Amino acid sequence: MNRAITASDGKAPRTERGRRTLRGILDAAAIEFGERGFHDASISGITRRAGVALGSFYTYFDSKDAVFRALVRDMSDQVRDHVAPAVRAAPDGIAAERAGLEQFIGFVRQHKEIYRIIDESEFVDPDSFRLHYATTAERITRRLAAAAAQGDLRADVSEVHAWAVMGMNVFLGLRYGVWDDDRGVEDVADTVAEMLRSGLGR
Amino acid sequence: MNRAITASDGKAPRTERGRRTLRGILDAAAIEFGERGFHDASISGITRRAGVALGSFYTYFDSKDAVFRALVRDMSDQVRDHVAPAVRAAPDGIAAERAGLEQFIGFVRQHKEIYRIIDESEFVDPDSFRLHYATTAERITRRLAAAAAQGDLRADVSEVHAWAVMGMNVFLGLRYGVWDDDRGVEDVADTVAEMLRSGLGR
Amino acid sequence: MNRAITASDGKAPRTERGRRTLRGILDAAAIEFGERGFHDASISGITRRAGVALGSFYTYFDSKDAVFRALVRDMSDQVRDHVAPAVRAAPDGIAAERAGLEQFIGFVRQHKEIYRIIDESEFVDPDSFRLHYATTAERITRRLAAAAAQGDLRADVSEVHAWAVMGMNVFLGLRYGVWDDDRGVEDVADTVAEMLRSGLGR
Amino acid sequence: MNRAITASDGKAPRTERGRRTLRGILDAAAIEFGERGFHDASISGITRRAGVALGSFYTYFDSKDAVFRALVRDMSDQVRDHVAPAVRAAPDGIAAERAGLEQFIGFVRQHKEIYRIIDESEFVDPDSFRLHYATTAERITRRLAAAAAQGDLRADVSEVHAWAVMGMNVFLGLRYGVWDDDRGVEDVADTVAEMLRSGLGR
DNA sequence: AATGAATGAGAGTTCATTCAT
DNA sequence: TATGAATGAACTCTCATTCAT
Repeated sequence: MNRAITASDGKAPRTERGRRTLRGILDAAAIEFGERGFHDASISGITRRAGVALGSFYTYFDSKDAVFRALVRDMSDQVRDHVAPAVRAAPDGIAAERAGLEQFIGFVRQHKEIYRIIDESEFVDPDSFRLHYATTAERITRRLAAAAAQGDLRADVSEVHAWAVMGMNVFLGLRYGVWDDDRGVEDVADTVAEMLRSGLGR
Repeated sequence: MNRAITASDGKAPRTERGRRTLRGILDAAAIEFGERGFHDASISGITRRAGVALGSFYTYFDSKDAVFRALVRDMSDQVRDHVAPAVRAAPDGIAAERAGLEQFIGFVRQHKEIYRIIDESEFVDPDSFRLHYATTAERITRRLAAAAAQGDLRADVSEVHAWAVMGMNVFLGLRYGVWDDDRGVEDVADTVAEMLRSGLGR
Repeated sequence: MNRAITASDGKAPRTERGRRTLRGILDAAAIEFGERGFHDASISGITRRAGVALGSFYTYFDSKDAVFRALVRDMSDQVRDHVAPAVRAAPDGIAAERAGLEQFIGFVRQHKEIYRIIDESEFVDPDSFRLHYATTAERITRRLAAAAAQGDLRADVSEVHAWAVMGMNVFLGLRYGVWDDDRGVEDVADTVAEMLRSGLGR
Repeated sequence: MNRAITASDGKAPRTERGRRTLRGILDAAAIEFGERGFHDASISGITRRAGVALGSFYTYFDSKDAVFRALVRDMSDQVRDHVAPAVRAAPDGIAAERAGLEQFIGFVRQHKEIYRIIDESEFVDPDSFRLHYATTAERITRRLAAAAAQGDLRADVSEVHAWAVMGMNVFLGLRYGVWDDDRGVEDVADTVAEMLRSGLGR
């Protein structure tokens, strides 16, 4: 669950002090990228926040792209880990998706920078972007398939449904997690769960 | 329907020659931004493609941001106009959403640069980004409400449903429109329509 | 004879002003590289000397390496052009080599930066270095062969002799042209001519 | 004849372990400088090759320039020592020069990095460069004078001849030792010896 | 003696924007 | 309106050298 701290090229710090510095740089990077976006962010901004010299950055990362990549990976893992327990604990397939959305919105409210980081990767490092969403979609696909096998959901659930669910979650997270807190998370989650259960038809 | 061609500050070219140059710059910009993304795109790349001198760019636009903004607006309008007729012609609420998705995926297959432009605006000009999605969500909200009033859909449809639908569309467009053409548009649209009609429950 | 002024990629200036600027940058580069050597030379040093803005450099050259390359080529052509007339005018083969050396030392006394530029290319851009010396050696080889055909020189002159002659010239130029002016050029040239004529044997 | 291993400031290591480390660093430096040239070479490259920590370098040398200087000195001594015996054993003056060239080309074929090191010193540490060539020229001058006194060579041999001979050797070494092995060393040496004996005249 | 993290000056390069013609 | 040269701020990355352990 606790991701090993890794820099570029497996440059793993050999001393305790090194480990602390690396962690500090990563945290500072999350803030810098989150606040200013990839292109307006600067390495010197990161090291200033981290309280280390400019050059120290390059002791741990090969380039600006490299930290960003590490960060996308880090955030991607973090959401997954944050959402997983509640999903696993859910009594049935619909409840699992409801829990997934609820946890997700809750997470983005705590980490509003996540969109700035994961979504911007589409433009900075498309591979990371694709990897994140492809992996997430697969996870949802498996989840739906298992629920269908369980008899919780219709038998024909597919990748298309998974992408639909993921798309809903991402946009609802943006609207009700990042943009505005005006609507209760539970409320949103209930609404969606009901829609998933029986559709929009009358 | 056909937007007047406008540059920054509503600088509308007075001569025919000016109009041609402006159109050329805008088209070139769409290609340049689509291929390289906002930050890697360059004004000189745009003018080179347009076949005009670098300085001529500034006769029509105040800045790089300005063209980008104009382009986001342009693409936003284009999708809307491309999707609208089929939606209007649909016999009922579910069919309308089905048509919307179908048309949308069809559109992005023709204009794969749209994500590079509209989605990147989140990082370049957040106002344009918000405007595009807020406007789109409102349109869908109105559509759903009308269908509910018509008796086509459940009575409690809301903004939440609209964002859910929009999110689905955007991600399915990305997956089956931009990334891969491996699945028929009709197939995807049917699957989603069925899900919207009666949910995922058994 | 008069080399066309060329920048990188055939970026030929279109206006008269552009031509002046390019010439100014090249001249400044010769001074900067000559005084400080390739690595200690800086682009900003060049533009400062040329009296133009830093960025203007990149209007004409793609990189620091590129100017250097252009300069090596330029100097190489200059020596050749400076030496040629006297060589051509010489009455016989030995006299031609004598004239070549004399002119060469004279030239390096006027352009002491030439070693700093051509010889440093061995480390900066080996291709330019090789090209310069391979071309020069070929020229000497042809010269010797023609003189042999003429009956001026022994019949078996070869590439080996050409390289030997070139090496002598280069080192004598360094010693009596760049390092010290303590010995008359004619004196040196006479000594070498006599040695070439009849060797060191008694 | 075998130079004591010395670092900067005559810092001679006290322990056996220290001596091994120093030797390792010097050898690694020869390879690093030979392969990448002075400026592209890096201290970390040297220590990596030597298998010691970065900081250890500074236990033995004060700076990058210092190792380089030590190396130039080292190589200069090595050529001298490699060439000397055959020269001394030669029966007469021409034969001595022939032997010198032959040995020199042989040496550079084994140590192609020598040009990268000695010649680059012109740009890195001009004093070392001058010292090397001035010393070598003096040695040749003495050799020629002795041979003249012996009656082997013409009586008027001078410093000019010595520089001419040195220049030939250096360039023939570059051409037939470093660039290409296409011509036999003996062949080249014979050709030059014959030229030295009786010149190029008919 | 040895280690390896930390430092920070310095340089090359990019490119949006301005301006003289 | 069009042209293209000129500008210079800004940024990433390198690496010799220092220092605490």
